[in-house]
Amino acid sequence: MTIRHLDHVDTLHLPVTGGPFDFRHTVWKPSHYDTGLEAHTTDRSWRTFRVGDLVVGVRLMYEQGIVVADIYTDGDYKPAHREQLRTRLTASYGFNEHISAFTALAEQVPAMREPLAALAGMRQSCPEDHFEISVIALLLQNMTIAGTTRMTRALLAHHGLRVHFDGITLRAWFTPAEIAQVTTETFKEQDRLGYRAKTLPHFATFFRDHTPEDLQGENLVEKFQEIKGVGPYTAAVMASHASRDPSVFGIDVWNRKIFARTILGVPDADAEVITRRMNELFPGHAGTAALYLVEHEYLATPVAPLLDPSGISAWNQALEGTTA
DNA sequence: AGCCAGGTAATCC
DNA sequence: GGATTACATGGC
Repeated sequence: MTIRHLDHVDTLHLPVTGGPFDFRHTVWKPSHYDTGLEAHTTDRSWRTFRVGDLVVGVRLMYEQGIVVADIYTDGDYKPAHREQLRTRLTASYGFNEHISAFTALAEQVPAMREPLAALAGMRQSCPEDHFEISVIALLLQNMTIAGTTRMTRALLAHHGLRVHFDGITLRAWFTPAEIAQVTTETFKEQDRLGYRAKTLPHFATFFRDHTPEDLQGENLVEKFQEIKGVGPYTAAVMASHASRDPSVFGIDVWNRKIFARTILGVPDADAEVITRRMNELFPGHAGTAALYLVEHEYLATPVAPLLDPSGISAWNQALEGTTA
């Protein structure tokens, strides 16, 4: 597959409001697996976006209360795109979200002392749109991180894009319309998605036929669960990440044990017990609390560590190499 | 060789 | 209803 070269077309200055801000842990999450869609060093971050008909590369840096976003594309960049990107980036990383209500609750909870000390000012991050985060959640179902990473790589290699900008090579998502005609057989035999191959075509048609404007409705999560293969976990990931509901978090066998240990002081517990306790301790902000607990757990040994600047050429070669 | 993983739905009593 | 089991796949 060819690599598209994106040119610098704009620079956005995005003010950060809502209290303390931790740039590094907002744009890079220690618990997130490597998708090839983004790369991070200690002080900068590269990420791809699909915005309407455009393929966009973004480099983020932070100085004195302002996130500086350099925009790269090979398409016809219009003023409307600038506003779309300003809105998308601000929302994706919560640059304008107030976190003091959560912090006030967390300061009362001993288990949150260390997470707060290490991560205060971190915001939820979800550069993925509703469709993209749903695909991630689908690939996480009943699967190891190694398996999820493999399936993500296969899907993006076979159906996504590769771009190069500002010295970095990254993958970019496919759109719902672009994979709506891909068959279950292809997802199964070529991309090795297992039983998830049956669900992905439904995601593609759902989001192809429901524009982002339609999805403002508050019953999106409920409606999405009507798709066979979407249960409480996948819907909650979409709600807590793409819809940025701070009260919601998806429970799985992995984070369940983290919450049981840190909040309840036991090795494991029922999801209902954990949810009840989290809502007691952090009413309205259990999702944010869950984010801090999980990211703190992975801070010392990140799933996908920060890149040393000298490692970028090796990163680029890995993506530009022998992939199909 | 199994076992099981950052779930879900179908099937059973 | 709540408990049990099949579902696909491949890493360990």
